[in-house]
Amino acid sequence: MKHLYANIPKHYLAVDCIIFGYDIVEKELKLLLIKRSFEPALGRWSLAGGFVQENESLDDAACRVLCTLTGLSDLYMEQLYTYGEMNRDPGARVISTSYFALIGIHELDPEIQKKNGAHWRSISNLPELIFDHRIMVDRALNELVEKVKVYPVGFELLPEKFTLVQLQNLYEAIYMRPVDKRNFRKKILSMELLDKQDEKERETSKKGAWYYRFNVEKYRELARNGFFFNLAVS
Amino acid sequence: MKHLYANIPKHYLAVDCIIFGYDIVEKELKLLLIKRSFEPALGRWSLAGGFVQENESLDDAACRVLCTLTGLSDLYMEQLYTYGEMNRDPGARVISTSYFALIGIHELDPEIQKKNGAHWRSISNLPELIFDHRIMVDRALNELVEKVKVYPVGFELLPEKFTLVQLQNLYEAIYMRPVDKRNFRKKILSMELLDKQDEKERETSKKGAWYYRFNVEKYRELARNGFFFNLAVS
DNA sequence: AAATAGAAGTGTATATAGTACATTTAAAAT
DNA sequence: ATTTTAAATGTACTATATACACTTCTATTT
Repeated sequence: MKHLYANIPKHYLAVDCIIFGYDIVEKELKLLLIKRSFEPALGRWSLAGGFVQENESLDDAACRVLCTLTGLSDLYMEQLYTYGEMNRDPGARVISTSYFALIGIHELDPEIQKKNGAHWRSISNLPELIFDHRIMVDRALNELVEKVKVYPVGFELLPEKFTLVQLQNLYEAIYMRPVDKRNFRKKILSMELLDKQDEKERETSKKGAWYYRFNVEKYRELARNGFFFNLAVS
Repeated sequence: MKHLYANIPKHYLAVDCIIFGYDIVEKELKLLLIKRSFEPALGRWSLAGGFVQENESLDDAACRVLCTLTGLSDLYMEQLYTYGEMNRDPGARVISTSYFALIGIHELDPEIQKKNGAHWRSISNLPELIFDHRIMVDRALNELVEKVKVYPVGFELLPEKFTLVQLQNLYEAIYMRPVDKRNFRKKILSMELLDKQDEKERETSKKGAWYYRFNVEKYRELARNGFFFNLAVS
């Protein structure tokens, strides 16, 4: 059957990862970008990417790229879109599938980060990116906004324990607008997916704010019975 | 610079089109499928697909496949997802990007259809499909349901002139559940995007039902000012 | 010409969800 | 004891979603 494929052209295939993090102190959404220490485009900023190999699936390739860069596995990751314009990469014809990942900034080892030339850059002040990476980022941002409205993926960006203030700050950073405190709390608490801890966060106030944990098991159980997460608030 | 790419593997890249149509008489959502008259998988059912060529973008490839099959251009089309598992195609390693398209069944020339071995098959009674095509279809169906809720893409499946009953039937076919007649009409009419015609459809009732037209220009204008289409009804 | 039949067309009351908004509470620091 | 700072809290109002049954129109039949 080999002859069937004889005249069919083959292509370079890449994956590019849009890696989101959230800085709980600066209250800013960030992107993990690579300052290229190699040609082509030395010194310029890009997403973390890599070519798809013979023996790996697309998802595998994306995981590999993400893993190599961060040293982390089991991260939240999702395929987004495939960019197939003829001249998107000036070096060669490369088709690239974008993935977006959510990681807690605190989980990232600064050593590995440094070694790979990876830097967290604030969403509100991104450098110019190579090729069509900015377009990829914009699509990923849209997706993130829509996603956190109806799926509890925002928690991937926070530590296990977090306060309601921190959670609200995260949503404000993603939505890029202020959110009403009482409505936000009413809505998230009414879902009964947060377990209040017997412990307070005391860094940012005298009174201290109660820690909560997201109860994944409970969410899964509810979701199985037709429950829909919703934090699309004013 | 050529040496940079010397050790990078290349891959076969395909596109597969999930082509939706709506049968206004049978009130059924349909898929345009190919009964293969060639090897491999002769006699089996598949989506319309094709390999990405050297000189065309992914979108171009999808348009070409769609155009060749239907003889139509300027159809509604959207990239969906890229399937990159190692063994999804038993013949060779092929990575495939799926697109979904919406066309009016009535627009399709039966001659071209016949020539290409294309057949409309009801969504509620699909044959077994090759490879992972069924998975592609299921994802496309989900996407269609979500899409018609908040974008006026359903009209792509209807003729220019349609009745409110026909529009409701379409939504019921897509949502796969009945929809409240008065609430549906209230909602669609309150958006003021349908222009009532001076003409009735008289095939299906003595009284006749008024024809309407979707006003695209008005929609675009409203959307530019922050309006959101919504037909997520009970 | 009156009666019939069959689908199109219509409105209101209720329930639910979304929104706007200001004061009290806790605890550390002085 | 007082001050200061951020956390925590509830209610009234508005808008949207939902449930639901009868009337209208007109071709066809009698």
